[in-house]
Amino acid sequence: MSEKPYHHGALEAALMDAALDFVQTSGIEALTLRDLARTLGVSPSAVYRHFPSRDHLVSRVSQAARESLAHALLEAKDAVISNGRAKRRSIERFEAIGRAYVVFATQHPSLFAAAFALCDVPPAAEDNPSAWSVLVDSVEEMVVSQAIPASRRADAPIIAWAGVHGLANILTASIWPKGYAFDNEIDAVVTGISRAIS
Amino acid sequence: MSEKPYHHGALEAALMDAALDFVQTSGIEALTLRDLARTLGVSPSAVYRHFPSRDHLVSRVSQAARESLAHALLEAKDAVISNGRAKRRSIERFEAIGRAYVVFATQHPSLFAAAFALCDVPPAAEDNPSAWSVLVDSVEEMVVSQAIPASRRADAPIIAWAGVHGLANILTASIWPKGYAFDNEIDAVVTGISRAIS
DNA sequence: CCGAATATGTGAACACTGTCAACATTCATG
DNA sequence: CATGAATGTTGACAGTGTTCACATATTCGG
Repeated sequence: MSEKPYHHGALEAALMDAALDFVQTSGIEALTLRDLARTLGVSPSAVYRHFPSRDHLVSRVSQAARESLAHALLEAKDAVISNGRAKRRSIERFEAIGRAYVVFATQHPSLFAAAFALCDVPPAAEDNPSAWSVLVDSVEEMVVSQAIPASRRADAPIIAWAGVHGLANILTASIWPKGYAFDNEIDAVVTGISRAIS
Repeated sequence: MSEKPYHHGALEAALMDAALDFVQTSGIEALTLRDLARTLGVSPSAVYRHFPSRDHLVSRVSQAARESLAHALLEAKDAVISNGRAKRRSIERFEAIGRAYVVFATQHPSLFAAAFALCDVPPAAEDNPSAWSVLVDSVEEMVVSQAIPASRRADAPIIAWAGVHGLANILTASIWPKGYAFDNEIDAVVTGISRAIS
């Protein structure tokens, strides 16, 4: 039993772990079934007992990345300590979410890219929780506390998402225009979003 | 001379054209050197007389896509007819650029994705013109016409780019959250950006 | 407790890819 | 016209996703 059992025992979980590790360092398009099998000491075809195809595995990794992002947003929101009243507090929590979105992307660029990499396989189940729902809840909190008018309830989430998602993509895709060094992009965009939805 | 000359004559241009065609219908990650060579009736290795590697070809396609986007923005800006004075006119031109950015992405999703696909080969020369410079110029026009305060000159372009780039990505990456059908996203985001930089 | 059904892993193949080296042909220029 | 440079071909190599037949372990009904 010590050397090499014929059956791995928990290949599916091990595959997911190894895949996530690999994606974080090398990016999702460099992910290879054979590499994965090699690092786990398993034959390439063994993967097919747990995932119908590479795309399905990638899809699962992508979903895990999205959930990881959503958790980071929740943590950032809950970490806000505010002495102000509900109105001010709801804004601070909202802005913390926006900052966390971009920070997550810059700290885990490959994971962020994987989260929104389009693959042919639709996600099995809706993410729980999703970054979108975190955002929507936060906007609702601002509406309730009268930090923003109720008339903005509908388009505030998409405005906010577009802003942070765009900045995150720009910062991680290395498409920053040269000659425009600028170290406060996150503050600029997050406060800009706050103005846009006020 | 009618059947098949040994030399193609203009292989490089033909490769670029065919590659752009292919990318627009099938996406850049599906682009294959051998497919390309096959459709042009040429051997796979012939490609290497004009591009050092697949990545270099992809990089050129990406650059062409960015320039195509920039031209679309310029056209949209110049198509604005406004009876108002400079102040109002500059805002309308700015918003036309923003709308055109998202419209380009939704009308040519594969091309838009290719434009910002990160590849290991750095672009040979800076794009001319670039979407970024179009945006910066438009912001400057608004500052001059006093449509927005000069204090926003620095961060207005990044706020605007983040907004439209984010919405474009969201709309083309098929990651729209279900249950949130919403047909005025473009207006919502573009006018939101205008509020953010005012 | 045993045998069969099922789950899981292996090995060898297939078609496909990017890339390269050696060779063939045409073009251009002295 | 000859010779070198430019351009295209052939055949190979390693690597990939995927499949099929087979091997082994686990589980479960009798």
